[in-house]
Parts: sequence; structure tokens; C-alpha cells
Amino acid sequence: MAIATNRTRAGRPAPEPTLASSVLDRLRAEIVKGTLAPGTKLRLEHLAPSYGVGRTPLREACCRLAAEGLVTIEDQRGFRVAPVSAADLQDLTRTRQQVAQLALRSSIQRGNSVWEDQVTAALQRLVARGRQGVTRRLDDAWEHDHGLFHDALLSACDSPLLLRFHRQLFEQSERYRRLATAYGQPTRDVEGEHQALAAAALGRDAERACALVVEHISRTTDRVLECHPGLRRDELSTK
Amino acid sequence: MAIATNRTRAGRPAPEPTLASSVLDRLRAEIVKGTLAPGTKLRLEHLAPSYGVGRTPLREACCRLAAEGLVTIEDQRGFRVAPVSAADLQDLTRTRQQVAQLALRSSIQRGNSVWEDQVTAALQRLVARGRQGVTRRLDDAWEHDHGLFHDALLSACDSPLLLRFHRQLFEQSERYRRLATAYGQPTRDVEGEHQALAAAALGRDAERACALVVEHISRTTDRVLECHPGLRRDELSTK
DNA sequence: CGGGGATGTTTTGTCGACAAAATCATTGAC
DNA sequence: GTCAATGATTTTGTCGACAAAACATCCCCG
Repeated sequence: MAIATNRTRAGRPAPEPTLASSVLDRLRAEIVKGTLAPGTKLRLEHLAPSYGVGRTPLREACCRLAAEGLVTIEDQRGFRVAPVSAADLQDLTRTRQQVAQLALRSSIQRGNSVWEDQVTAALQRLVARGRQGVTRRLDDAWEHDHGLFHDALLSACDSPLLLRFHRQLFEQSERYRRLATAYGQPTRDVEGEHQALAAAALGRDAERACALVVEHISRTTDRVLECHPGLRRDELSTK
Repeated sequence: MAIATNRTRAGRPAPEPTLASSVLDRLRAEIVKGTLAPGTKLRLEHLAPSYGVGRTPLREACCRLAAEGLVTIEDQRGFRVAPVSAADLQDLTRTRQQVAQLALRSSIQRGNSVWEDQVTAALQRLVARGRQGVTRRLDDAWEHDHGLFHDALLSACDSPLLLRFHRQLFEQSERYRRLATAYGQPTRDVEGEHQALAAAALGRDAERACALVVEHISRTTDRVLECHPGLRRDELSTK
């Protein structure tokens, strides 16, 4: 039941990852995490040494990230971290709400007992992580478990395409989320929202579950806009 | 109102495309068109000469196509054209139906008179193209206009993300569509379907328009499965 | 006759180097 | 003082070459 990141043909000895693939993951993580700020120019010659690789694998990683939407390409002018803007955040929010609903409905309808266990387990981990202090330095781990929880919720959905889209949207959203948590108060009652969401899903109440995710996503976005009123003027996207 | 393929910053002199970008378009076209059959191994050393470029731009193009879903990567084992399968076609069909509905609703709601003109113009071109013989060799042009028509229908949707997803799904579907048209009878009454669809959209009857696209997409899929019963056994995906 | 391993060939991934393009700084003219 | 043109510098895109990995072949042994 490995994560479907690497499509390995069954029976193959699982080829070791190429340099480009590993740097791809690292790059994506740094962009999502915010270490590489939105709009930053990705000068390969400068990045290559810091990653300990040549420019070729980096270039490959950037290309893939461009198709994922986390990086923009401008011919003859290289790559840069995709900018953020209020319009983009709004689009992201609505699209994610819609895609998440579709996937969630499917997952709730098809989920079996294994799925239920995965959901409850993921929820357990998440609240456990929440308890042990919301120190800033733990955000990475929390965000990780947060992603796993949402993945678990949708894991019974049988549409790889929907799941792929959802993952992309989730990652792009995480970029904005980080902008809020970097500032903000400990948080609102995310715990409660997650628990209610899981309960509705496990209770096979698709309508309620959908309503809850939609609101969950909306609240997160509101929180982001609250912490960054400047986003309304696209000030972060310029430089 | 140019196609949003190249995100050019306003005021820039529009940089000339890089080799990788142009080969990307050619490659995508050939994959969609079927010239490069599903599952084909993409041996860069062999392809590079035929495209008149080195392996580097080709590799870049393959990476981007991989993130788009038209190509698969296996570390240390190179690229190959994404395989086709009944499961994939089914997923594609359902997901496209859902995404198309969302985008169409938005477009119908927001469309102004410019949008109406675009839709009717695209429809005109499409039927005109249909009249001048359905010779096999004209499929390229027809498919092109077909795509433009569907784009026009959705062009008033204000969600770039939804549109991007839709375009990806549409392109992937086109691959299957070609499998059918390569064989099949001239076709069913696609003309009529398109006209009814446009009429419903222009009449702002979102419900009816959605129902029509859903059926339109379903019919196309049925036709494909009809021409290729082998798809049910995934025989095309192997080699 | 079939399976396992050694060997040679093809293909892939990566690097360093080069040319063209963009960027930046300076200068000079209006 | 603003702007355009010029030149120096950085950065990008592309190529060819090299090492490692995968793949195919053949041979040997059971």
C-alpha cells in the first residue's frame, strides 16, 4: 500500500531514484515550505552547488515543477517560483473545494473497513502531533500529517486523475497556508474541524462531509487573507 | 485574446521560443495524434536526430509531458508514451465529465456577448470543416477546430486551474478519440450534438448544457470502446 | 532442454564547455 | 534630468563526452 508516487511495474526490483528525482522532491518541499519565496528567480548556477548537483538535474526538476504549477517558465529567461496573488488563492480555494468534494463523495461511497482504519489512524496521528506543542519548528511534521490525513480521507476514491489534481491543489494551497501559520495565533479549532470531518465521512454522511470540507477550506483561506491583507493588492507577487 | 499557452508578462517583447518549447509542442502533437503509439519507448538518441535537436531539449520536453500525464518516467529506464487502458479511459471519461460541467457552468453564468460570438464563430468553423469532406487526412484540422470549439464554450470560465485541468483531460482523451476515428464510420451525429450544446449554452440553460456535455463525452467513449473491444483487456498497453 | 551467470552493447543520467540571449552599468546626447 | 545606445557581465539553452545502469547475447552447467 505504498504511496503511488513512483509508478513501479509490479515485479521490478524498484530502481534507485535518479538525481533529478530526488532534487525534485527537495525543491518541491522548499517551495511548498516557503523557504524559496514566491516569485524568487531560480538561478540554476547558484542553486546547483547548494544542492550538490549539476544544473542538468535541477533543470529537469524545474521543468516538472512547472508542469505541476509550482514554477513558471519564461523562455530564455529561466525559471522562477510561481508567484502568489489574491486571484490565484481564490481560484485555488474554489477549485480545491470542488475537486475535494468529488473525490470525497467517491471515497465515502466506496470506502471499506481498511479505509476506515486508515482514516482513524491518520486522525489519531494528527491530533497526537497537535498535542505535543505547536512550536513553530514542528510545523513541518504537522503539515506532513495533515496532508496524510486528507489523503487518507480520499484514499478510497478510485479516480487517479482526481487524486492527482487534488494533490497538486493541496500542495499549492499549502504554500499559502504556510504564510498564515508563520504569523498567526496558534490557530482556530482545526482539530475539531478535522474530527467532525472524519466523523461525517466514517458515518457515510456524504452531504455533511462535503459541507465540512468546503467550510474547512474556506476558513483556511480566510485565515490566510486575514494575516496577509497585502495579498489583496498582489504585493507579494512582484518581487 | 490569445491562447494562454505562453504566460507572457504584459509589455514584454515576447521572447522567442526555446528549442525545448517547440519540440515539446511537436512531441505532444505526435503523441496525441497517435503517431507515437501508447507504450512506445522514447529513445532519446533515436528521436533527437529526427527532430533535428540534441537530447537535452528532448529530455526537457519529456519531463514536462510526464507531469502532464502523456508520458511516464521510470527512473534509470527513461521515458515512454503513457499507456492506454480501459481503466484509464473510464477514469478520464468520468473526470472530464465532472470538470467540464464545473467549467461550463461557470462559463455560462459569466459569459458576455464576446463569449457568445466566440462560441458561434467556433461552431461555424467546426461545421464548415465538417462539410468539406471527412477525408481521413483532414482529421487533424477537424480535431483542431473541435478543440477550439470546446475551448470557446468554456472560455468565459474564470478559473485558470479548472481550464488547465480540462485542457489536460481533453488532450488525453483525444488520444483515445483518434483510435476510434482511425477506424470508424464517418461518425454519428456529432454535428447535431455540438449545435445542441452551443444552443443550450447560449440560451443560458446550464442544466441542459451540462447534461449534453456529459452525454457527448459518454458517447465518444462508447464509440471508442466499440471500435476497440481489446481495450477491455488492456492489450494495447503492453506493447 | 532450461536456468544462471559472465560478457558486450545499448541506453540513460550527469557533467563541463560553449554560444546566444538577457541583464546590468556606464556613457553620451538631447 | 531623462532617455537611448553601448559595452561588460551574468545567465540561459544547447551540445558533446563520459560513467553507470539497464538490456541483450551467449555460453556453460545442471
